[in-house]
Amino acid sequence: MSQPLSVPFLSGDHDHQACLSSALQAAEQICRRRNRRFTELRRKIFCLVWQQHKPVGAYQVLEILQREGRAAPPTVYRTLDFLQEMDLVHRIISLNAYIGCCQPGSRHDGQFLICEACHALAELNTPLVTSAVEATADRLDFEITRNMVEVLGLCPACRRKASSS
Amino acid sequence: MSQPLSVPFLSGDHDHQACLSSALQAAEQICRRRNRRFTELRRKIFCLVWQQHKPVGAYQVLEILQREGRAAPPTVYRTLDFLQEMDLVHRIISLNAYIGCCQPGSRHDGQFLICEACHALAELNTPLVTSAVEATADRLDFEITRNMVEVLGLCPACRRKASSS
DNA sequence: TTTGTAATGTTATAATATAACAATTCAGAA
DNA sequence: TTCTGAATTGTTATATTATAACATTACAAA
Repeated sequence: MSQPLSVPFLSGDHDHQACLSSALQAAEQICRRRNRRFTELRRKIFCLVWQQHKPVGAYQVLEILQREGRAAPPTVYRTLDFLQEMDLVHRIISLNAYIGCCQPGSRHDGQFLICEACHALAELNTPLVTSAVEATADRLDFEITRNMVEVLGLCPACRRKASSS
Repeated sequence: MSQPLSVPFLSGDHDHQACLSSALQAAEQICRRRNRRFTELRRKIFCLVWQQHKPVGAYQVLEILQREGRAAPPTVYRTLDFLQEMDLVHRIISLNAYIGCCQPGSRHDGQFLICEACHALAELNTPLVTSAVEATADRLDFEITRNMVEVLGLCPACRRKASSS
């Protein structure tokens, strides 16, 4: 397990380039293992999403693609669906947006802390939260297929800015 | 506190009429207390949403309104926003839909168990889940403004149906 | 009765997402 | 190598969800 369990809010010294290239390697491996093709289109969109380190909308992706030629919404949505299926990106429902997954290839829902001010996002996989939800569902005899936890608020940096103004 | 802390999946003997009329009374009281008008339009849409006991989309509400005369989307969205502001309905983000709130007038986010088969929904307010999320946010120095927990899966009834077929 | 604010109506359009079918690509079989 | 079927991508059209901008109406308090 070389992947971190969570991606907290990024610090200034984050190395985007290294981050992206290790994510790319992981993605290739996962697709190979599952016998799916990691095509040029998929690679391109994967990179677009991963490079942001922020939630990015389908139409934002589309716009970037269109700078280099024709492209239409279904292409983008299909590819994002594929990347989700491969557990390479997450969809953030409260934002209608996508973000790179910090544990590529492993089936998990994650919990997301989303900063309303700067739009930074932290992906967590906190067992405490997961098990609290599972225990509650169990108690009601409910069978979970997907567990969405999205928390809006202020990240540490924006909190400091807000309190100092 | 005469309101229940949660609305689990409804049993067969649920009395819709009584349920709606007590919700209506609560709604009137809350608006009066906050000096906001509970107009005819707001009352009508509140009733439409409450009567379903299921998540209902804005355009479904619109369609029902249009059976009795003209109506346009902004009217519906504005009214649903108002009802949310008064803590009378919840918005279910994963469904783009609305549902009556089981603790009208009290600020809370709730947790929702949503059946993918029959679209029944249970609203919970489980302290275990809430505090797990809060503890996690605290640990990262994140300030919560809204906490969305939506769980997709199978309700007890649909589980039984699924396993017996 | 006036008057200002809140509420609602109206028109147009933005933003998000998918259906349906055509064309292309590619790995493996022949 | 060529063929073939499945997977992938392209293309067109349209469905679904949501809001901007401004006009009109209703209502409470002066």
